[in-house]
Amino acid sequence: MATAASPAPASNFLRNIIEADLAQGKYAARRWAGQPGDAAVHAAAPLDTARIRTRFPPEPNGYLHIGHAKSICLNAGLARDFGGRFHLRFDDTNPEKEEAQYVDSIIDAVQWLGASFKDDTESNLYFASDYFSVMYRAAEALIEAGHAYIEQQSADQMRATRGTLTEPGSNSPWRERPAAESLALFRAMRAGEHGEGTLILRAKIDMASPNINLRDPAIYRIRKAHHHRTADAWCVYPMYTFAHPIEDALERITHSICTLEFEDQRPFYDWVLARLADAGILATPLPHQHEFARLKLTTIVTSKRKLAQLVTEKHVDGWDDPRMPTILGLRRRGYTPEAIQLFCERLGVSKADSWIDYSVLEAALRDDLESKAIRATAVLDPVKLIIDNYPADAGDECHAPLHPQHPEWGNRTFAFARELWIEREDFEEQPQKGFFRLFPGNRVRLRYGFVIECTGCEKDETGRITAIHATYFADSKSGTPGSNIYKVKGNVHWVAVLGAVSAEVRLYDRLFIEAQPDGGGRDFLTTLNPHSRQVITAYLEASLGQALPDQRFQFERHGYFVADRVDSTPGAPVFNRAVTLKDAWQK
RNA sequence: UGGGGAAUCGCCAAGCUGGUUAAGGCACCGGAUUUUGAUUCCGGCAUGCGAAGGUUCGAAUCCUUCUUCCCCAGCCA
Repeated sequence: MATAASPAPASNFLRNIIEADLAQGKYAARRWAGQPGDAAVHAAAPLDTARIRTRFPPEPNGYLHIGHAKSICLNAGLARDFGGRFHLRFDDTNPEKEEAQYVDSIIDAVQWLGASFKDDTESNLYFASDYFSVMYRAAEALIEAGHAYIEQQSADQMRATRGTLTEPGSNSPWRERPAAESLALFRAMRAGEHGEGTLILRAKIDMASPNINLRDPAIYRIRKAHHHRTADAWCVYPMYTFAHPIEDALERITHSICTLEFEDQRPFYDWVLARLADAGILATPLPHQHEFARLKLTTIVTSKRKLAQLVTEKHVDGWDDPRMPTILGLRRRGYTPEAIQLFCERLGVSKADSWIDYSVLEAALRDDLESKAIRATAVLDPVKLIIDNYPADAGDECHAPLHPQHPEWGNRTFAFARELWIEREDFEEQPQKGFFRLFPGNRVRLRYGFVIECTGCEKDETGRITAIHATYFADSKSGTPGSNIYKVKGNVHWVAVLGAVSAEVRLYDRLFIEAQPDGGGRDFLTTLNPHSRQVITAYLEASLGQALPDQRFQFERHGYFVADRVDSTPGAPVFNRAVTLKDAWQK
């Protein structure tokens, strides 16, 4: 991920915890069998060469978005910086919501982001569903030890007896059922002898706990659904709260990092772990859960429901629409993994709720692409410029660097001619204050070409400018001796009419106009930006016609553009504007 | 009105076992360089750390009270 040249990461509470844990040797005796497993599997294994283990545990029920990227970069970055390993684990414990199609997409996104879950010796890609047998055995152990029982009240009855935030709940009439009876019922559940919702396994903790999550939470339910990986092998599935600590322990995760809303769940996480370690099922030392504040970015929505609504109601073209905050969308928009990593590093991590302005993401992209993207010329909103004193049958070859800071990258070549396309906004017949581009009587340099002086313009009957006239100075050609005696403030890009490549360019902007599209209880669709996508045909310098899909450029004076990875065809690229250049000249 | 968390510059965020002028980044404002009004480079940017008291030679850091915001009552994750 990060290069050797990157600065030392800022201190944060998670790094402090890890440093303290490492200093105390908290995980020093941790053994690792080279694969996930229970206590017996790891017992005889060698000490883990990974100093820590972290994980990113998505449920395969949708596409990843920028919020997930924060968690991925955090977990992978911590593992990388502390000599640890990073696991990608699918938390597929609910067959009704998960689909195989999302698995590949998520793996692809994580890899693209540069979070490596494999190295020379290990490939840490796991599925919670592979642990179902251990989880089932763990549940039986809990029942045998008197820590769990089979409930046969309905979900509604359970809700009614759970109490409220301020009142304690009351014990279930089945709470003192003998362990042997619960065990028999649990096995019958597993054998498919009971219907969904009729029976459920509950942990026996404390119905009066001020922490509602400890009021005998459900841990195993009946679901007669087809699972995308285990098919119909199971009809009982563990709940997240029970499954997650086990998954972490089997994989020998040291620091299980999740978002703030799971804070109240931590006592149960530890409760499960402690009892299963006592039962000899899970190896020690046990993992620990730590929580951080999730990313909240302005002008986007990240809820699965809302994202899906944008797609199904066709407000965008799909999950990979360049305006979507999905990894797929950002990637197609032209974002680089490094830009997203940089963004995440700049964010830092803490437990304080906060909103990040979308411009911070955009700035990270600019900062990454500035040194990487080769330069090119594109006239987005063309108007013809005629050099009246330049012969119609003449031509000059002009040269420009591929990158101003990297002369070793070489040059590009393009032709100068009498008729050129320039940007409509680079001419003002009546210049406003401070404008130093083209206006009658003013001189500017045609970038990497000649200095010209504007002589006037032509207009149609509606007053719209149809052509601009100028004269050029033959001794001002860029790169020739003496050409620098012309001192001009304005510098305008251009493309010769003859030989210009025309191509579709999509100018993207924010999808929503409000910082918090779904804030204040309003319908987020009412804040959709009607101008979030503008499709134009632009004139490009000839070499751009050969742009490859996913290739990124800086269109000088405009911004960063990428050849669309979906719609570009050989010899006919389509460009997406990833982000504009910073513009200190605001009208 | 139960429990769990969080409050430091416009936005993030260090510092929080009390002790030089409260890190850093982003943004912003100056100035220099510049054939991108870009980049780069210099410089500026919290007598102040949610509020009020208190302890102390000394407090963002300790104590007390208060305020505001977030999360929890799925057989979701």
